[in-house]
Formats: sequence, C-alpha cells, structure tokens
Amino acid sequence: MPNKVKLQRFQWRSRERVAHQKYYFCSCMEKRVRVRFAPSPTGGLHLGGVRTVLYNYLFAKQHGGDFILRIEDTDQGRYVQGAEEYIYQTLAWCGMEPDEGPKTGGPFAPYRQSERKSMYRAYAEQLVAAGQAYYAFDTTKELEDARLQYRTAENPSPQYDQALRLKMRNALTMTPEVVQELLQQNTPYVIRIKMPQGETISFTDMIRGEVSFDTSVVDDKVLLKSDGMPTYHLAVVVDDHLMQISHAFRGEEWLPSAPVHVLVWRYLFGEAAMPQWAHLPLILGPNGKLSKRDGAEYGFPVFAMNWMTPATGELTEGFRERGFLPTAFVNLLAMLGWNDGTEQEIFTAAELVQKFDIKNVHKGGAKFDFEKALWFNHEWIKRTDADLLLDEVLQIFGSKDIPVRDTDQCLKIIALVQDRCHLLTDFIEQASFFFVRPGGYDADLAKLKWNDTKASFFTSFIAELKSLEEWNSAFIEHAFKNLAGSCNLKPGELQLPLRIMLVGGKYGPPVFDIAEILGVEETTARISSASSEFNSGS
RNA sequence: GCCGCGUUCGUCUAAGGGUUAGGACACCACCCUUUCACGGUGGUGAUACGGGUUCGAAUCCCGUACGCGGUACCA
Repeated sequence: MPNKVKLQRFQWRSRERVAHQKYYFCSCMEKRVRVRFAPSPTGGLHLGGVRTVLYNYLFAKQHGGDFILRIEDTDQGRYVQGAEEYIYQTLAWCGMEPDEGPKTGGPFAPYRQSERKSMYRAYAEQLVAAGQAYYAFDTTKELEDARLQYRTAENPSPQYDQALRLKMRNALTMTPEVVQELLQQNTPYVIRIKMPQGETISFTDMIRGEVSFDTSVVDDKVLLKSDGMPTYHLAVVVDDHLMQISHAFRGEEWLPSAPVHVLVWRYLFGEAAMPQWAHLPLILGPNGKLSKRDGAEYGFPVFAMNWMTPATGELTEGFRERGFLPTAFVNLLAMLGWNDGTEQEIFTAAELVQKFDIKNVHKGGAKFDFEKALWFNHEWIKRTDADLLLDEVLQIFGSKDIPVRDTDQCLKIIALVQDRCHLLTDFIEQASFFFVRPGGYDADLAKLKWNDTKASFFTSFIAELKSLEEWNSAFIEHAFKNLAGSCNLKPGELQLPLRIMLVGGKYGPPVFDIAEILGVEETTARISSASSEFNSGS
C-alpha cells in the first residue's frame, strides 16, 4: 500500500513540474534567454552581489543564453573610481565572464547607462504625453520641508504620493500656462510617474509566486532626474527592453519598487514583453543585513576581492586574498539559498550550470556562516590537484619571502599538506619550514629531555642516513627504528626531537615524509645543527 | 507608522497531507595517529505561537508574534 501512495505522489509531482516549467518557460522558448547583471559602480562587490551574478550566469548558460553586464552609473555623485574595473576582475576571478558588456562590447552597446543618457528622455516624455507621468518642479529644499511638515507619528516618512502631490509644485497642481512658462525659463524639473489610484498590480515572481501591491500606497517615483539622467526605475525598464532581457534576477530589496517597474513596462512596451522577475533573498550577517562592518567586526571577508575605498584609503578584505579558491567561493555562494534537493553540497561550476534551478531558490534570507565557508574551501583545497594549486601557493610564498627553488619539490609539498589547509594562506604555516630552516629551539628544549645518549643517537643517525641505499620515507623510518633498537632507546622518545629538528615545532605531516622531501643534505644538516644547539644549551 | 517579503536544530537546509522530522557546518565523545592536523564512528540539538480544515498538518487557511527589506532627483 505505501508503494501506491508513493506512486501517486510521484505522478502528481511530475505533472506539477511539467506544468510549472511550461508556465515559466513557454514564452522564452520563442525568445532567447538573455539575463543581465546590472551593478552600480560604487564600491567592492559583496557576497550578495556575486551571488546575483552567479544565479544570472548559471541560468543563462543552462539555457544556452546570453549573460550581459550593464553598468548602472546614472548617479554621478556616487560614482567611484576603480569600482567598474573591480567588477570585471571579480567576474574574471570567478570564471563568469559576460557575453556582452562595456569591455566586451556587443550588439546593444553602449552598456554603460551614462553613455546611453540621451535615449531615456523620449520614453519619459512619452509617458508625460499619455498622462501617465508629469513634470514636477519641487526643489530639494521644498521636498525636505514637505517631508518635515507632513510628518506625523503615524506617518514618519511621508511619500510623494497621491495625497501629497496635490500640495506640491507640479503639472498636476499648476495650469498648463504656468508649466510652459517654467519650462521656457529652464526651471529644473523631474518627471514623476503618476501612480493610479486603487489599482492592484501583480506579477509572478519565479521564486515567490504571485506578488501584488495596491497602487494607492506606492509613491510617484522620479523617472527622469533634473540633470537629465534617468533613475533606476526608468533605466532598468528601457534597457531591459532594448537589450531584450528575458529574465531579470535581482536582490529582494527591489521588490517594493517592482510595481513601479511593472507599470512602466505596461505603459511603454506592454506587460507581455516584460521579463520574468526573480527577487533573490538577502544574505544576512550576524545581526541582520550583511555589511562591511560585520566583516570587520567578526573577522571575515564580505567582498569577493580586496577593495580599497579611494577617498579614505580604507581597505576591505576579500575572499580571494583571505585564501579562498574561486571554485570554493562560487560553490559556497551557490549553496547560500539554493540546493538541488539532494544531499550533495560540493558542486563544480559545470554541475551547477547543469543542476541549478531558480525554482529551488529559497524565499527566506540566509545568514552567512564563515565556518561553513571555510569548510567549503577546505573541501576544494583537498580535491584540487597540486599542480592547479601551485601558482597560488607560489604567489603566497613569494609575498612572505619564502624562498622556493624547486617546483617539483613544491608540488610534492603541496600534495603532502593540502589536506590540512582550510585556506590557501594556511600553506604558509603548514609548509614554510620546508624552505626555511628552523632555529632557536629554546622553548622546546626542556621538554625534550636532551641528554648524551640522545645526542650520540643522532650523531649515528646522521651517518646512517648518509649511507642509506634509497632515500625515501620507508627507508628512513626503517633506519631510524633499527638504530633506536640497537641503542636500546624507544623510537617514541626520539621522534619528537627529530620533528623539532626538522620542523621547529610540534606539528606537521609524518616526520619521515618530511625528511624524504627535504633530502639527505638538508635533513642531516638540520639534525646536526640542532644537535649542537641542544648540546650547548644543556 | 505604512507597504511588502519571510519564519524547520546555534547556522545552512531536506520534507509537495501519513518519515523514529533527514543531511551538512559548528559543538561534544570515542577511534585512528609515537607530533599537529586530516579522517572515521557516534551523540546533543528544530517545525515561532494560537486557532481552524482534515481520520491525519512542518506541509493548506486565518490571526498573532518576531525578523528582514522598502518608504531618496541611491542603486
């Protein structure tokens, strides 16, 4: 009987799934899948931003579509030097290069909104002509005053809405003659959308299902600013249309302004042509929305790569510099709010492209857990071949002035210690003793119970090592134990001193493996110099 | 305040009306290891609350609480 229940359920589920897919993707069967990541260049890219890129990228690649980068730099006041270049580098590091963008070019260039400035006004004017938008002449000061004047306990932040617009200086409250006069005098103005009254705007979000809003409580957003630049609300609709975007994924913080965008779509191009929206859940920090501050406070990165704020010189640490592999970074980001329904957690980029499904993205925000991020990175360091790790590791050693002469030796070292590293920077601690001879053993000396017997053992051991027929860990270990036996010493008592001699501390991989990699010259040299230091110390 | 979106172990999550509510991170214990790790085995630990609907609810509905987001000529 349970079988029957299961079977029915399965059938129901598959039907549902087909219906679901048809629902979401029927229109795009005719339309090529085109998605965009549209950041504004105001600083470093944080986890949430990169995850938005990732979901866009995965969706595009999965459907054989295009991934477009569009720079939304309509606010000159917030433009930050270097931020755009940072975005390119981050995408490159993560292996998510756009098919079209300011740098790559493409059929819909330019891809920087500041360079598209001249094309937005006509759309705003079209709305004005249709009575769906209007001129407003209120100055910044007047807006501030109005907000103060109409502020009450119940309404602490009055909006430019249906009630307030009738009290302001705009084309709805002035005669056409006055408006004309103001325009002729080159009075600065903005164009605001005129939100209709008591209408319900709803649309289907790919993640949340149907979402609806009452237009009475949405304000008259500015569409075209007084400097002639569009706001996000106009630019996103116009450019998504012009660039033939089929699906638009963005952070959840955009959900409240979605009705504005739906309306602009309806007025300008028709709702049928509108991309399918998906509002991604936020990534949270320890106390709410993840911020740079959280990173600084709790000691983990929030940006993809190091970012220096030009104005202040403040440096914000990135995952790359902290020692994350891009494969791991992408993997952990993908899992922050999505899973494929199985218990698999480690995914390659290719697997993600294959298995990612926007329907399985969560609705709720996810709190970022750095411990789990470390686990992902550890898993990736363990399963990445040493030769693929080499460049990164060499660079890290170089930055710490650790002299690496022999690449082959370095590969062996990486293979030997990679299981112990959670971060690429852990290779410093785990492997630098191979390249830098330890010294200054004072702290360990007392614990070693160094004496003449041990001293003479190591003297003989040096001789033994020099005449070893084959230099590998098994032979070294064999010689060590034989000699200990014939000296009537327990190998256990001697192994720690040997480790201290070779490593300089009570850590590291098996000591005979270390000796093998060090080679006979270096091994015997370290034993001999340490022995003499111990002898003189006692 | 108003509007919107959420809510399963501490954290990330599985579950599509019937499961001893599963997995992962972290934590604890044991094992492995003549170092430190890695690793292995096991354990602690959750359906926010209150009402419905139903033979049966984490799952569907309503309410409450809580959290988050928005409420700019920022994006």
